[in-house]
Amino acid sequence: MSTELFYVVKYRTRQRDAVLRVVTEEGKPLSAQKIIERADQLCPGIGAATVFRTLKQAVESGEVSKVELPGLAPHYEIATADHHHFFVCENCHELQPLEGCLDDLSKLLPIGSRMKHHEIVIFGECSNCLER
Amino acid sequence: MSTELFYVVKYRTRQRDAVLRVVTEEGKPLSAQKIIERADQLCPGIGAATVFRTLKQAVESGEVSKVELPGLAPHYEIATADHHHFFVCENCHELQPLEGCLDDLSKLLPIGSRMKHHEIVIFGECSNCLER
DNA sequence: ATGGGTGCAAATTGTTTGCATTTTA
DNA sequence: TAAAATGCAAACAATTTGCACCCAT
Repeated sequence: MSTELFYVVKYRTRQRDAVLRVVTEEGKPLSAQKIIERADQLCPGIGAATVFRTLKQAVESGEVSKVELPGLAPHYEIATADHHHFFVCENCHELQPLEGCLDDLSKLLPIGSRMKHHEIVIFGECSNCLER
Repeated sequence: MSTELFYVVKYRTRQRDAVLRVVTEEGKPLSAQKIIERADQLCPGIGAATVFRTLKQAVESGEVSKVELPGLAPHYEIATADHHHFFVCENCHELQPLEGCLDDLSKLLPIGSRMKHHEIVIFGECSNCLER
C-alpha cells in the first residue's frame, strides 16, 4: 500500500519534475530544445508543451532564470543569487558562467537615461574546442 | 526617350534601394519588421521576402551590420568602422548607440578560452520615456 | 465530480525558399 | 534573350494555445 501511494505521488509530478531536474543538474543554461531532448530521455513521451509550460511557470515563480543572449534562443538555468554573465563558445555553442563583473558601465550611459540592468557577453572558443 | 530611360533605370532599383535607404536614414538599428513597414511606405507593395533578401545580401557584402541583442529580434544598421554597443529602452524598445567601451573584459575570461569579440548591452529607460 | 496536469494538434510569429513572372541589360 | 529582381504562397522552426482527457483528491 505505501509503495503504491509513493508511486502515485511520483506519477503526479513526474513530468514537471523531470524538467526542473534537467535544468538543475546541468549547472549552466540550456536551450528549450536541449531541455526537451533531455527531459524526454528521463520521461519518454513528454510533450514539448509541458516543458514550455513548466519553464514558464518556473521562471514566473523565480525558481528558474531565463537567460537571453544575442543571437541565441533563450536559455534556462536554476536561479542563483549572484550576478553573473556568460561566455559563449561560437564553435560548440555551450555557455559558461563568468565570475565577476565590470562596475563602471554607467560611464557609457546616454545622458538623461536610467540604467536598470545590463548584459555582458564574451564570444570566442572554449578550452574544450581549442584543444582539438 | 531620355526621360523614359531614366524612369526605367530608377524602376530597376526601387525596391532594394528603398530598403537600404530606410536603414541608412534611421541612424540606429531597426528590426526587420520596422524596416518592412517603412520600406512599404516608400515603395508600396514591396514584399517582405525582398526586404529580407536585400538585408541578407547587404550584410554579406558588409554594407549593413546585423545587430543581435538579448531578447530582441535582430536589428540592422548601416555598417560603421567604429566599435560600439547599445542602450535598449525597455519601455519603447528603441536602441541608442553608445560611445566608448570597456577594455578590461579579458579579466572575466575563463581559463584556456580565447575571446573573439564581446557584447555589452545596457537596459533601462531612455530620456524620452522618462520625461513623461 | 472537480480541478490541475498532460499530450496532441492547430495557431502564431518571424523568416526563408521555390517558382513563375517581370524587368533589365 | 539570358540574368537578376520581385511577389506570392508554401515551407519552416520555435513557441503558444485550445481542447479533450486522464488521474488524484
